[in-house]
Amino acid sequence: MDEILLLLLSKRAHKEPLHATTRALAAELGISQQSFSRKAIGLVSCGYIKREGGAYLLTKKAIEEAKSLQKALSDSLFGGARLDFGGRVVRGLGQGKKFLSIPKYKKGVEKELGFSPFPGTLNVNIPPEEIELRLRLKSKNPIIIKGFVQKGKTYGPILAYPALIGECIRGAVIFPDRSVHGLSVMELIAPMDIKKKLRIRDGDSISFSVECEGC
Amino acid sequence: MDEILLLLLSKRAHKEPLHATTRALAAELGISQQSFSRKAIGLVSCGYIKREGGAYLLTKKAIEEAKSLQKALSDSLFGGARLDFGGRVVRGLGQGKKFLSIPKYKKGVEKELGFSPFPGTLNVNIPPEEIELRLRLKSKNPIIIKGFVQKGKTYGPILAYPALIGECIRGAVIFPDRSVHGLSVMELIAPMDIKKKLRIRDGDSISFSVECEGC
DNA sequence: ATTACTAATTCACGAGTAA
DNA sequence: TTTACTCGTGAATTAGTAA
Repeated sequence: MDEILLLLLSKRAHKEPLHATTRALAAELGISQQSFSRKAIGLVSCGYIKREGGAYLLTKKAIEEAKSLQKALSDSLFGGARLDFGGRVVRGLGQGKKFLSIPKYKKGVEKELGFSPFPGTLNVNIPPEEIELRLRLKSKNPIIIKGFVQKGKTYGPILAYPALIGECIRGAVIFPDRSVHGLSVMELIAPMDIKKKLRIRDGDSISFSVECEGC
Repeated sequence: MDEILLLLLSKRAHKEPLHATTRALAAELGISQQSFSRKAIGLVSCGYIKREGGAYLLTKKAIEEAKSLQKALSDSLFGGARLDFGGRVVRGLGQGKKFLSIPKYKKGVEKELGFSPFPGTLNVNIPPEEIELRLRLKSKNPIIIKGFVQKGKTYGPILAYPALIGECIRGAVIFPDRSVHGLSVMELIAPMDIKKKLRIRDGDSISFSVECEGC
């Protein structure tokens, strides 16, 4: 990916024609006006940019290339492997227990996640620097446990991501989002009582990770 | 960002030492073994990579640079301007009306979004190709209208994003996520009855956009 | 085999300048 | 003013080869 293309991209030349002189753009890249001119001509002949009356516009080809670079970078940096979270167990409010006791949700978890959930969620308080990670996780395609209406009451859908908890338990991170928790608390479910299995209590440290295949 | 660094990144040299010969890596980049050798030496002296016994490892410096490039690309390609949605108005379930009638939520909207919401949400069915856009929106920093507990009942937090609806109404997209809607339905709120203001009915087309400043 | 040096060559850069 | 050409210089590349 050429320096010039990145500069034009940052100046939104993929959205609207960018009016600028070769001199000014060259200066921004720290190269001579002559070099910029020559390179720009090359980019035009390669079909990366269009020039119309002193205005620059990126072609579809350039934009596609930028997108694939962006995706490649994201995959290398964040995706592919796994997102690792660490935090401390915090006291739940009994909400998790309540919803996992509702047969329809339980069936949904069994169907979508492949295990029968222990009736209770583990709430983990993650440090502020992992909130970015959390948001990134939520931008991935979730497994959706459908919501429903029962006796006039609405039960919202639950977004879930299979997770490895404490390096050994196969469970899931869930985002019921009827939770009162802010962005710093994440909820985990598993086939068994996580606290018992890992022999931990409120306040203890815990780590978990979410696998992101190709997303 | 150097070609070599991108190649090493794609080979996960930021996670674990990569064993490879200069010849092989050079071939992948379409350059000579000699050029690769020379450039690698340069990258080491610049502090971008480490070489230990024939293995390559990216330094923190290189990883940081890759991250900032990734962010810059994402911002240029997806962020910066605005996310444009288009879809058809669908019948609501009266859920929106209900929750916007709850004083605490109403106060929350007034405080966080700066307008007094009309008691009712506009539900818009977006086409499948915009679901990716929706997920991207949700990965941005939202305005959070706090949840609360009242009379033993839990009212979850609401994530909101200020939006321009039908090119003229300043409202917001909300994600109560206690909604029964799937990922294809988005909910809008505004200071007034959107349907009346825009003179639209269920089934009509509508467009709205969300501004994303620096996020 | 491998990496990296030296030498030959190519090619990219920017000064000068025409249009 | 602007853009883009020519051309001399030097940097980057590859071939050959030593270690």
